[in-house]
Amino acid sequence: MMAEDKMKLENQICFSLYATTREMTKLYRPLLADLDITYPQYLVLLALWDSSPLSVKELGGRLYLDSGTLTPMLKRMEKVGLIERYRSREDERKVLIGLTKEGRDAEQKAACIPDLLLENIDMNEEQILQLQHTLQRMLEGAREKGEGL
Amino acid sequence: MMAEDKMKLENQICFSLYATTREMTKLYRPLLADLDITYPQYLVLLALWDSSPLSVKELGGRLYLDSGTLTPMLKRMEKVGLIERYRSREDERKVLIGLTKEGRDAEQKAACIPDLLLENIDMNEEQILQLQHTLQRMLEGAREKGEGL
DNA sequence: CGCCAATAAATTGTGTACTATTTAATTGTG
DNA sequence: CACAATTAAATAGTACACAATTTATTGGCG
Repeated sequence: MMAEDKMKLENQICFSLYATTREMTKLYRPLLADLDITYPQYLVLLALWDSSPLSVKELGGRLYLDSGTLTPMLKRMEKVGLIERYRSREDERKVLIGLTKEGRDAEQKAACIPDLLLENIDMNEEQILQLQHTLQRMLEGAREKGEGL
Repeated sequence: MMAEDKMKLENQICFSLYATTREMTKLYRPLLADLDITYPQYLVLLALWDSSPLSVKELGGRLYLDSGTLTPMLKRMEKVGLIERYRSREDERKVLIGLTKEGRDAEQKAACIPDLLLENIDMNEEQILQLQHTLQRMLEGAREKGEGL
């Protein structure tokens, strides 16, 4: 690639990531409107449906988010009754996040979302798996490089 | 893939996008610290270095952002002297965004950023181009599907 | 036991994103 | 020409995201 092209917006791999992520997130919005949650909140529920309760720390480890982002988001989710927050007995520093009945019930309502979303992507399973693999490699690489910052 | 796996966080293609985008953005931070700008502000400058002035609308078209996001960001960039904002003479509805001398000079300082960033990615050119192509197809698809929302 | 470094959340402050609404300028049509 | 529909930005309000700091708890270790 020629030198000047490296400064073109459309050749920036990270701009493609940035723009695509936001556009894909918009596709989730109508699917999540039913549950009255945002996309990051949906990710929190996915993590909790897989395993709960989780401490804020553990949740942050899975979502790559810190308490500065999670604490206010979790308080909002608690207020609408999807989750509950309580201190761990064994270690009072930890705040555990558990699902309420409403939060557990939401899993059934959300079960169709992955398929509905895939309908909006004009890619076959092989292409998606390939993309997934590339992104995960990139993610791990970025986390290694970014460690000491 | 089995049905229950579709609800696993780590199998969500959009979660990979979301997490990777944020981690890659973090890699830019030290590179942009010199210029004292954020990653979205860097994208604005890339667009303007390619072509300026641009109206808020045109800029939004390139970055996939609307005035609700751009207006406050551009005002911050104006305040630190990177850009200037002024109404178009031909169409007073349009606010044109131009580069100041400082904004133009920043291009030289930023010229090394694409290469420095690529050093942090353990992928060859072919893999990057392939990823770029996949993401652009996904982006266009998402924009079509999301049009009427 | 007492103290101190380490850990977990919460808090503070700044900067995006996005929806919905408002304001102002322009265009198209009768 | 009048005037409604359209267009461009700005504004208002909510919700992330993240760096930096603060507060509370815990686990050593002398």
